[in-house]
Amino acid sequence: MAVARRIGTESSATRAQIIAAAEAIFIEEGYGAASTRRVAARAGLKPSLVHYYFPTTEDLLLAMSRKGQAESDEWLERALAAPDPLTALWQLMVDSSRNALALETMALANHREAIRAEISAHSHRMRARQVEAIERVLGERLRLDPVLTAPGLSLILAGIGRALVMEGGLGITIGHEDAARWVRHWLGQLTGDSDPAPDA
Amino acid sequence: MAVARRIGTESSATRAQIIAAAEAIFIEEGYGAASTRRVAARAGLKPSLVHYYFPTTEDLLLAMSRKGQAESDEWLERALAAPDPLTALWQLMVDSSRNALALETMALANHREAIRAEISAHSHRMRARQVEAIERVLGERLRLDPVLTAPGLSLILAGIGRALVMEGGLGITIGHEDAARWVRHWLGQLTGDSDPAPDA
Amino acid sequence: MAVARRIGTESSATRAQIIAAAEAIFIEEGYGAASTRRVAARAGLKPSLVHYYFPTTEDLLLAMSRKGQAESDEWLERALAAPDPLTALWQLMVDSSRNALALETMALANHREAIRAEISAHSHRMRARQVEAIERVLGERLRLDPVLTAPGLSLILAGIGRALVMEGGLGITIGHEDAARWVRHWLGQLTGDSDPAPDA
Amino acid sequence: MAVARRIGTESSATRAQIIAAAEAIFIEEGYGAASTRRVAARAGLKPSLVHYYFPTTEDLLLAMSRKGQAESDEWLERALAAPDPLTALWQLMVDSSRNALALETMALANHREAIRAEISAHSHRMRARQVEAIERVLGERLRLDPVLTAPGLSLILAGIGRALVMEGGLGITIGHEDAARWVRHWLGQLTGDSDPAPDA
DNA sequence: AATGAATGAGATTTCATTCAT
DNA sequence: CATGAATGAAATCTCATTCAT
Repeated sequence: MAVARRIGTESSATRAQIIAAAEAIFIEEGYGAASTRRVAARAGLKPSLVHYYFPTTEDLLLAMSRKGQAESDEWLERALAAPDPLTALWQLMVDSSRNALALETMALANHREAIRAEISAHSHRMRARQVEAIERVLGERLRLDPVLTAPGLSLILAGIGRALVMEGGLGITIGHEDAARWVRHWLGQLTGDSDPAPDA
Repeated sequence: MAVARRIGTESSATRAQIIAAAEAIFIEEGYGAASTRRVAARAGLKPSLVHYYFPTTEDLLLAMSRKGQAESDEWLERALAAPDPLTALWQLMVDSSRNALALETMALANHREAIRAEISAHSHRMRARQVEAIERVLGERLRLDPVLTAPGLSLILAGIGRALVMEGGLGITIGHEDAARWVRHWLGQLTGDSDPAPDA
Repeated sequence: MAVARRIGTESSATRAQIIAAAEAIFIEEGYGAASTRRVAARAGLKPSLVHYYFPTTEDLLLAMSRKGQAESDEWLERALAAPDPLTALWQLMVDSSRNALALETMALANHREAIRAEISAHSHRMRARQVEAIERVLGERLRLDPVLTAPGLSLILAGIGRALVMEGGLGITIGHEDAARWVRHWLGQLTGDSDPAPDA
Repeated sequence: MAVARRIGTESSATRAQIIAAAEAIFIEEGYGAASTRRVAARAGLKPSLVHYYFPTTEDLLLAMSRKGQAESDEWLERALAAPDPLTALWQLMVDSSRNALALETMALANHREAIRAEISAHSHRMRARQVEAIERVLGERLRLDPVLTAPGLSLILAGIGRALVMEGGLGITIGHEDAARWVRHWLGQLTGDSDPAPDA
């Protein structure tokens, strides 16, 4: 339904510039500050030009969210293609630089139906992708575990990782190092690694 | 320091009414929607009356956040006083009704310095309180574990719980039941419960 | 017409406190800032109490203006009673501390009819009082001057004095020292002083 | 530095219309009344349009002040180019229509730092310009005077002129005619005019 | 492809004033 | 004497959006 609304070439440099400005404001000042006016000011463009490319605010927000998703996909693929996919996945999940945008987008999703749908669908796909990879790496071992499943593991890692990033942003640190050590140890056990990487 | 700003008795019914309206809007429409106008409309009051009780928007937000914290504290104490504190704690953490407000407040904290400070301090206290209780219940056993600590366990439960609530709100469910089952099983093992409660 | 409006004893300490606060705000922040709320805050009182003593803002403004007039009268009498009344008068006119309030009151008078009437009447009286004193001191000599009169001299001194203070407040200084020297020299000549005080 | 804030062409008719309305309100009701709402109403425009051209109230006030300065400059140049520059200058200084705006702007300057800076700089320039002209006309004679200088004379005329206008606005007239006569006589003497213009 | 102009809505805040106690 | 509660008006500013060029 949003297809017919797009104006301006998909590949336009100006378009990219606007999205980049929106992203920057999003991360630095929160979703509430991502107004077309502010985005225009940040990009050094006139407000009307922003509306020329993105008729409604939602159009801009969606474009931004999609770009973020594409980047997330790339990062995920790169992690899953690493020699030790599980560790790479965990590192991705505690990467605060990526998480700032993701978190803010999630907050936004709570209030924009269109965004919510996009985020939800994308999260589904990402989890499924992770499940595939985890199955590939740990399939045999998980079959032996009485309760742990690949989807469950994916969610657990995501939850703990996000908590570390979120609380870190708020300046909370109690238990952080302990939890991270426990995860690394646990992942070491799961992969049958008899010599887990020492704590960093 | 913000105390002197308060106008209107702490115990005023109107005051409580305003905070309740703000809370409702907060949960239903997000922190961005909690404007004085909207809060007033929701409470059936005039906007100026809201400003009479809460000179600035931040004053209102802070009052709301503090009320939420007081309630959280009560819930936590009740959980920790239960026969099986760990299970009660876990149930508290996946209670979506409480989490909705907490999550939204957390998002708000990212953009309001005053709120951030409050939330951060409160989270510290809550975690410390949980650590105390966990130590009391699992102290001996944790000493035997090579990596798990009480603070780490507290954070892990919080992270997984919050992920379940947050994703649930977005309509994402993959891995949820699996992760919850794993946590219950894990907690059962930690408490040495040979007969864990069946899945709910 | 304003008589019946006064509430609270004329001599009340609280009353004086309110007027003092209003004066301070007037001088520091200008007449636009002299709202009952701000005055109350400055005096450490509740806004309603200010309204209890001064039912309308104008009542407060009038009281303040009258207090300033009474003080001005005292200063003037003291100056006119000095050994060299003309010099004392001139010093009064370039006294910036008194002028700040007077100037701001004048600005206010432009927009409050009641104040305008008061100020106008008071200025009339003050000029008449000065004229009397000047006549007493310079009567004989002025009769010899082809154009200078006591009222004229009073106004000229007031005008130059006020310009020095006003421009001084804006940071303008060109010609200030020269003009002041000229006035002192002129007054010396007028009083027949063959040995005018050296420039200070 | 404030240049980048301007929105709307410098030459826009609407822009000029807004400034004109602000000026009128300024003169008639004082600087305190020059709110965007009132200005808009006076100009027959919507308040938001005023903000479109002048994002902040200060922007509008500055634009108005600058326009007034440009006009003052023109009047001054015209006066200084007259056959009898001193008399023309004096007439300019007692021109109440021009002075009303200038006075009000001065009052405003006391409370707006940006305006104060502008006014101060402009007054400096105007005084310097007058000094130049006075030097040209009276140079030789002033060299003979023991105390009078061109900057001093400029300030003295400004002070007396402004007092006449200001007090006239308040309805005060004592000494006015006398002072004006004295100034004319004095200027006649200074220019060596043996036949000063009769009183108007 | 871009932009200046315009507008209605709404947000935040301050204000003077009234009233009941 | 004093105060808490309430209210309508207004001020400043931001916003998304539309339209004509």
